[in-house]
Amino acid sequence: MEKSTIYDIAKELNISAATVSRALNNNLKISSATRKLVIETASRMNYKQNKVALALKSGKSNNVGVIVPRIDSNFFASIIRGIEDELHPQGYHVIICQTHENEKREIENINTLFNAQVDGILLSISNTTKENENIFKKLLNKNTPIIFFDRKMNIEGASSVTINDFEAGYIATKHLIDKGCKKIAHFSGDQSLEIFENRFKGYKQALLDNNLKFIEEYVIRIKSSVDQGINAAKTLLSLENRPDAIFSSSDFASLGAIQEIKKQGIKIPEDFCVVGFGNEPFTKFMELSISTVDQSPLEMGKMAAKVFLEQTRNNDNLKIEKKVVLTPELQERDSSDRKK
Amino acid sequence: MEKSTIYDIAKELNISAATVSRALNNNLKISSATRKLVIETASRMNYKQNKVALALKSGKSNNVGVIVPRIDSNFFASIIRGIEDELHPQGYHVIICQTHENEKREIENINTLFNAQVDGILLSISNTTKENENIFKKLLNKNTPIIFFDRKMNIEGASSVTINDFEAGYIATKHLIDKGCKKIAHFSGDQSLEIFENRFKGYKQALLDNNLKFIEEYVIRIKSSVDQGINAAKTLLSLENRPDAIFSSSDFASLGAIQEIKKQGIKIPEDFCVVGFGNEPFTKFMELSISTVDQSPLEMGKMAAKVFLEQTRNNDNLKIEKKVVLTPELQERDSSDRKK
DNA sequence: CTGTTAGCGCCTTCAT
DNA sequence: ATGAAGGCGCTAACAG
Repeated sequence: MEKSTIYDIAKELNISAATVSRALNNNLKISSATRKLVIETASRMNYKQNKVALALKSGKSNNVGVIVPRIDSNFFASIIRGIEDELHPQGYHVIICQTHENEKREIENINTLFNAQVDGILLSISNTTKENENIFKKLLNKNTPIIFFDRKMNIEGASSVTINDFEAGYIATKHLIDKGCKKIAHFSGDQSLEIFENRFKGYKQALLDNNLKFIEEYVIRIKSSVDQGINAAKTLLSLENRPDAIFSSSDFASLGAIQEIKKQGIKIPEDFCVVGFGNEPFTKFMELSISTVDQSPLEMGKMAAKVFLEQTRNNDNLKIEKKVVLTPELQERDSSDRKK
Repeated sequence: MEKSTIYDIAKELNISAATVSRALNNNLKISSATRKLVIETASRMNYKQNKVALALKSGKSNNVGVIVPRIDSNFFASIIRGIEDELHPQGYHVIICQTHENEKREIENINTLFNAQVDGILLSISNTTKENENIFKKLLNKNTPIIFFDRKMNIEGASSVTINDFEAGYIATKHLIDKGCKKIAHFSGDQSLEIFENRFKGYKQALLDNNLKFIEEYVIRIKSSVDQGINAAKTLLSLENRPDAIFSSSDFASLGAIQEIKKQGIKIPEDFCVVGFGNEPFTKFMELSISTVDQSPLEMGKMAAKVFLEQTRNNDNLKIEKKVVLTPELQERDSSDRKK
C-alpha cells in the first residue's frame, strides 16, 4: 500500500488538488457534496497529510527542540514530561537532545535543531560560554524563541523559567538553624552556574541573618554523585571544628554523606542533620528519609511550554521576554527531624 | 539577520543554485575555486541547510519517533538515553511521545509520527488491541520500520528488543528458593502484557522444578506502585498460610511490601525475603537495599537503535525482522541476603 | 465553488 | 564545470 497524496485523490475524483486540499482543511468555499466525497476517498485511500511538505510551505514545523544535560535523571525527565504534556495537545512534537554536560555538543545540538526548523528551543544550559551566548543571539535574531529552564543564561530576548535558588538555599539553611544546628556545612556545585551560586548565597545569607559564622572550609564544591558526597563528608568529619549539619545542593551527594556519617557512628538526625536538593524519588523512599528542596520539575516544564506558546502566538511582537521564577518548597523529612 | 538559502548565495556570487548545492555537498564536479568561494560566502551569510526541504525532497526526515508510556520513569528514560546516544551520532533526531498507558493516545501518536514522516518508530506498547495491531501493519506496509522494546506485539515484519522475562522470573524465584524460602508469593502486573505473563510463568516453573507447590492465592495482580505493594502485602500477611517471600514484578510494589512487612514486625531478610524487578535507583540506595532484576534499559535502548539502523540500511530488502532477547541479571542485595 | 499557477528550499537529471 | 528545469506535497493567491 503506497503513500497517497492529494494528487492521487484529485486524479481519482477528476478534480484539482487545490480542491482536495480545501475539502480536507474545512475551507468554507467548498460544496458539501465534494467535501464529503473527498473525505471519504481520502479515508479509503488511506491518505495522511504530509507534515514535512506543510512545514516547508508554512515555515512552521510544529516541532520544538528540548536540550538537557541528560535525560535519565528524574529531574530532567520530569521537566520533559511537563513540556510534552503541555505541548502535545497543541500539536507540537518534542525533539530530545542531550549534551552530557559537554558544551560542544550543546552548540552542535542547537545548530542541528535550528536546521531542522524547530519552532522553538527549550533548554537547560550546561555551561556559560561566550560561544553559545553568540549562537543564542543569532537564533533570537532569526525569530526562534528560546526558553531556558532551571539553568539559564541572561540573554536579551530569551525567556526563562527557574526556581528561586537563593530562597531555596536560604530556607534549607534556615530550617537547619531552626533545628538547632550551629555549624552548617554546604555542598555546592559548579559555581559558574547561577543555580549553585545562588543557593550558596542563600545559605550564606541565612547564616548571616542568624548570627552564625560563615566558615570557608565548610563549603565544598563537588559534582552531584554519591561517591563525591562520601568523600566530602569524610573531609568535613575530619575537620578539627567538625560541623553538625550539611545543606547539600545535590540529593545524591547528601545520600553519600549520610552513608558516611552513619558509618562513622554519628546519629542522624540526633547529632547531625542533612538537607539535600532536588527531591529525587529515593529521598522519600529511604528508611531514613532525606529532607530536601523540591523544585517542582513537572511544573517547571509545563511553565516553560506555556511561555513558549505565548511567544509563538505573539509572533508579530516577538521581543517580549518573560522570566518566571517558581518558589521552591522544603520537604521536611527524617534526616533533619528533631526537636531543637 | 534573515535566514539565507542557496539562492541567496547564488545571487550573491552570480552563479546558479545548483552549483552552490554541489559545492556545499562536496560534489566532485566542481572547481575547487568556486567551492572555496561558495563555502566562505555560505559561512559569511550564516547559511544553514534547511533539513525540512531536504526531507521533503528525499523522503527521509532523519527523525525517529519513540513512544513510551511515560518518560519520567527511570526505566524508560534510560532506554531513551540509549536510543539517543546511539542515534545522535548517525544524524538522527529523537521525537518523544507519551501514551500514559492510554491506547487511544498510542494510536494517535503513531499516526502523527507517521504524518511527520519519521524514518522509524521505536516503542513499548501500552496495550494489545486489534486496532493498533492493524495500524502497525499499515505502517510496515508503507516501509516504516517498527521496533518494539520491552513490551512487544508479535507482528510480522516488526522487530523487537526484549529481555527474557521467563528467565527473569525463573532466576528471581530460584534465588529465593536457594535462600531457603518455601512459600513464595508473586506480585504480577497486567497479564495481557507478555512481560508479566512470562515472569509469572518463570516463577511458576521455578516452583515446579523445585517441588514447591503453586498456590493460587499467593499470586496478586497489582499495578506498579508503593501503595498497591502495601495493600498486597497486607493481604498476603493476613493469610492463614502466610508466605515467607515475595517475588514482585515491580520495584515500587516491593518497596511498599517491605514497608508493610517491617511495620508488622517481621524481619527482612531473616524471616522474609523480597526480590523486586527493574533495578530502580532507589533499590540500591536503601539502607536495606532491595534485591531486584536488572533489565539493562540502556543496552535495550542502544540495541533497539542498532536494529533500527540495520533495517534502514537494508532498505531494498526491508522484510527482515529481528528479535533480540537480552539476558536479565539478578542483583542480589540485602532484602534476600541470608544463609540458607 | 473550483481550477491554474506558483513557490516553500533542496537536489538531481539533462543539457551545455 | 556549470546552468536550466523539474519535482518532493502542500497551500494560497488569482482567475474564472
